[in-house]
Amino acid sequence: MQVPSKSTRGPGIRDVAAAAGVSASTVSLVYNQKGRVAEETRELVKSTGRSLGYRPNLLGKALQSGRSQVIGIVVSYQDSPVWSRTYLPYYRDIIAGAALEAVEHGYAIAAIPSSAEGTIETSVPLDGVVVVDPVANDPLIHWSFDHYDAVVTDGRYKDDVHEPLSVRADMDEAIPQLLDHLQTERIKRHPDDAEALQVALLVGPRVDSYTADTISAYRAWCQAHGVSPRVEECGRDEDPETAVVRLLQDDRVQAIHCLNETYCAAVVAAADQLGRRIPADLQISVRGDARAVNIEPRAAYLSVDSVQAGALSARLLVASLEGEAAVPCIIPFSIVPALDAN
Amino acid sequence: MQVPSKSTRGPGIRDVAAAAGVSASTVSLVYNQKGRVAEETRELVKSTGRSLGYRPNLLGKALQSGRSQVIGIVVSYQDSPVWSRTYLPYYRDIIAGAALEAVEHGYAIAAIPSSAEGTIETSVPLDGVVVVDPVANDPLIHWSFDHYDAVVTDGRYKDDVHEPLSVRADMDEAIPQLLDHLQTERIKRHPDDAEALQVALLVGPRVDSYTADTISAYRAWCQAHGVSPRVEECGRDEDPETAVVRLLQDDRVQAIHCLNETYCAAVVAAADQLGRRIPADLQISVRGDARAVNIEPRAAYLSVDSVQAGALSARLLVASLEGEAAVPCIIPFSIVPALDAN
DNA sequence: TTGAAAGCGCTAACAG
DNA sequence: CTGTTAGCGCTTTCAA
Repeated sequence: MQVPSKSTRGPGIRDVAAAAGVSASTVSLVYNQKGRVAEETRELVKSTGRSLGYRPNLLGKALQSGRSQVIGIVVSYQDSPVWSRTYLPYYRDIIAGAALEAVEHGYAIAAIPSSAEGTIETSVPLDGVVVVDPVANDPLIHWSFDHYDAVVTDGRYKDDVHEPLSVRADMDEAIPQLLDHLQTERIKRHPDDAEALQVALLVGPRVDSYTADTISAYRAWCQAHGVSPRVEECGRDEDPETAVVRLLQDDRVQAIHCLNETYCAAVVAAADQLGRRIPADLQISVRGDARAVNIEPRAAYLSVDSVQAGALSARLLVASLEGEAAVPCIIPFSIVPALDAN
Repeated sequence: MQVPSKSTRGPGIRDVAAAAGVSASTVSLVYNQKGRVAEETRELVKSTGRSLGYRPNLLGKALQSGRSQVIGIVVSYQDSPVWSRTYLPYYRDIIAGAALEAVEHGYAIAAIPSSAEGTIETSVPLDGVVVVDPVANDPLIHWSFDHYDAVVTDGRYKDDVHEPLSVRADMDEAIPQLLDHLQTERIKRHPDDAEALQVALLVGPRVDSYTADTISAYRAWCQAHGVSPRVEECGRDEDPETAVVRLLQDDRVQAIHCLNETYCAAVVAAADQLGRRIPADLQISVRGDARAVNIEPRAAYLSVDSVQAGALSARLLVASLEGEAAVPCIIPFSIVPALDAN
């Protein structure tokens, strides 16, 4: 019949009702401030509740309302060294930011590794999800819209059917600013050389919205400055350094922007090995968190606050779950110059 | 009667049962691999389930089992500048580590700010809690044991009634190692000076187990080396620098160990102002994460991995919820020497 | 203003 | 092997 699960302890709503000589529904009304209960009864119920040590069981409430008060933060998961060096710290920030924001609104978060098939497997009931860094036409997004009341993306997303609310760093703004900065630095160093900066991009195999936005902003900048773009892709199982070497064979390349810190480390290593001085011979920039883990001082940083991105994503998701108005957010970035060792 | 909550969509277990011409319990058995169902029926149920797009509602399951699959990470919360500079990053690591570990076991986490009254307010149903850095005889611990099936602490805890499983850094091991290191460094710098190192401790007003353990290990070391201990406490609303100045008035003090990075920054600032050179005149050490945010290169670090502490705490809590055997954990530390600018 | 009854979606005990 | 029955603890019409 009844399973006296260990956690099913303490009195229930009917115990309080019985003790106070009222009905369960009255008790419910009292504990939910849903008005119309005589002051007298309210007091009676509350005091018996207190003396019995009654606390509403949130699971019952959850079943009734259909809401678990838990949101999922869906991140792509791969068990590779590049992944754990590059993305894990980034996801950590997002998750922690989301958790701290969620609690302000009465929500919990579940970190969810997305499965390769574009579905979400979880044993935790979820009210909605934040999909981090979706790819173009992501099956995960379709699946999420099919299964949850609310979907938000961290990173721009749009396809023929869905356009979820999203939080994003504005690469159309950031990339030109960064590249202009690199160019200015170069001119300081080579005042005679008036040519536009030959900058290449080092990207990974996964074309999420962040990568796509970066590439398009980069191409636009190149076009505007009359230089030919060079986007080097590091294959999924390729050692980043071999991709870098490929790039450095072209000795016109004066600067490289890396999409993540692992690539930046590879560029530094390869450059050191080939005797190219940084930043004198070769400028490097990277997107990352300039305030964090083992930063590379010789690289310029396009620094974004991932904790804040997580917090804003959670905020947006909660707002749509609660039926509040919400608008897409842009998260701020800053450009941190390289430290010249000279 | 029925509230067609937005999230109550999709077919339920009885819809599948009806469509397949079986009973609800059979469907339940099929979806929970609880054996004893004819292969034939199983197939039938699964296929009708699939065609109806049935997915088990985890909230129902949760109510039935009395488990929400959510664990709380309880951190003390204060809205002060010291707090957000010192503890917030630390809590972030713990929370993220816990979230990533929890998901491996089918749990979500809720970050919970502990209320001043030693209770836990939350609108999320919790199966158990991790209490981070409890103080001696913490009312929060009593409350937690009263209200949850499982309690784990991050930081040693024991009182007359409760001794929860806990994760802790072993200060009895770490502190002597650190102080020996500082002493060795000093001797390198002052070979003539054979006296034992006069080291002071700079602690905060909140005596959590980490603070208590540090102090007692420190006193033990002092006793063993025949120096008199000096523990300086920075008051709750006091500017850390004034506490430091108090300490530095005693010019026998040759080294200071700080319990957190905010205090370390204060020591550095005060020392610079008083013209005491670091580490030549004054050695500084601090507990923190040597791989992270704006580290102070002139200080030696007692570096602990908070992400791992969070993960282990979650692991322990899950184990006790699942009735698995679990033993207290010690998290590793490392000592990172100061960089001497000379 | 309050109570009775129905039911959220699922699982478990017990028959058959 | 499968169906019946009885809840898990709560909220919410609807009637009194």
